[in-house]
Amino acid sequence: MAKSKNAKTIDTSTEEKIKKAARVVFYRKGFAATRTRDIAEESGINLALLNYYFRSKEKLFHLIMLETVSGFVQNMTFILNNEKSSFEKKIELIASNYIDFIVKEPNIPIFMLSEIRNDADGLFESLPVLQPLMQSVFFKQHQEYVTKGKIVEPNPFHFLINLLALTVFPFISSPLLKLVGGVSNTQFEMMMQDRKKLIPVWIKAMMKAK
Amino acid sequence: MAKSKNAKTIDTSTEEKIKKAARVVFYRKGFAATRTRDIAEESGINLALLNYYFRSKEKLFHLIMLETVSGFVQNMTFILNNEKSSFEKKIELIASNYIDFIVKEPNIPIFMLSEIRNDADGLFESLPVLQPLMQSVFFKQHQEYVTKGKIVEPNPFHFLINLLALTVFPFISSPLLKLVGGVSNTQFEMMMQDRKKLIPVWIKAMMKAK
DNA sequence: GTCTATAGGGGGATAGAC
DNA sequence: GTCTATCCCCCTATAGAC
Repeated sequence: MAKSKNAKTIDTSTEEKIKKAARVVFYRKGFAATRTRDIAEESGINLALLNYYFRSKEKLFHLIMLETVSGFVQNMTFILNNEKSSFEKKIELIASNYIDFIVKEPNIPIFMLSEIRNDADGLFESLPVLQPLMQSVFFKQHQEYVTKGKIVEPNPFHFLINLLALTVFPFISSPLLKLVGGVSNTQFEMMMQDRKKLIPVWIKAMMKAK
Repeated sequence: MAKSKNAKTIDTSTEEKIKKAARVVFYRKGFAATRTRDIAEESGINLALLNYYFRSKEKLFHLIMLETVSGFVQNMTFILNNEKSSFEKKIELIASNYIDFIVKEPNIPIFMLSEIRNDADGLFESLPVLQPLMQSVFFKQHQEYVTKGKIVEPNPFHFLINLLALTVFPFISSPLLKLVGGVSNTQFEMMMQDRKKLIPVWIKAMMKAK
């Protein structure tokens, strides 16, 4: 871990350039299909420097993955554990924040979900960030709504899956959508903006459906 | 393409054994992370035979992918173009059939969607099977419902995304669900069976939501 | 810290015996 | 058709000069 000196504007150090390039390439191609040469080329640095700073391709990958998952969960737990905001408000914020987040890095979901499936070295099992979800205020509020009869289907996992599915899946399936439906990039982005408002409406309708 | 002789019971030929093993390994690890040695080991055949029958790893992969996509779309187009069945009935059939299909091969969705993202050799662009979707009876019926005011959101892509999201996404996110939520395999399978009935109910509720 | 050159190993593919 | 042995390229990683 090289010390990051005085970060005047943005960190333009070699270390950070490599990480930035690694994110781009790993997100797009996954670990196995990525060559260290790709990362070196993408960042404009020499191949040997990758090993100088990060020891190995695998070490660099683990670092990127850890930071990515952390970023993904970070402001989410903040939303989920807010005692003040209502259940409905949380749904709106989750949809809105996740969509904004993923629009900036559209490849993150498919990247994470495809790397997790063959988690040979048990990287994901040791990730600290994931447990708080189940004891969050959000889930307690969900439970309340179930007992009050405001939500028909009692299984909270169905609810969680549905919320994530409506929010995340469009990005995962966007290549297919563009291929089959001929949807353009700008069309797609506009649709995702629309969904910030649509998803909460849909979810609320689903809650009462039977 | 070796001729498949008289298939008495099930095709137990070497060629078919290799393909079967290739499906297993490709589905689980993706193209780049798969070694031809993995496939040989999985099928119990000699490594050289893979090249004897299929010329190269890439050729074998293309074959598997083509057959996979075809199977995925096959009975679906049949459902979508049935003039007799109602719009609602089609929704039920799609959810039910897709879930049955994916339960048998849970890795197919993440496999397809992660391979399509970096489609370097343009394999997916040349796939014949995908176009009929947009001119199907199903989409015409959707359009009717929009004009009749039975569906609030007019964009058919939102509808398609939502239906696929609720059906397919659970399988893609199942590793995460098992990790974070501690959901067991049997629990998960039961939930997927429940969703055959739940998804049509939810979708109908979403249609009228605003 | 950054470069060039190269070691070292893994993995796809093939030659050739049977 | 099936096997063993082997080729050879590509990719990660490191040695060593600057």
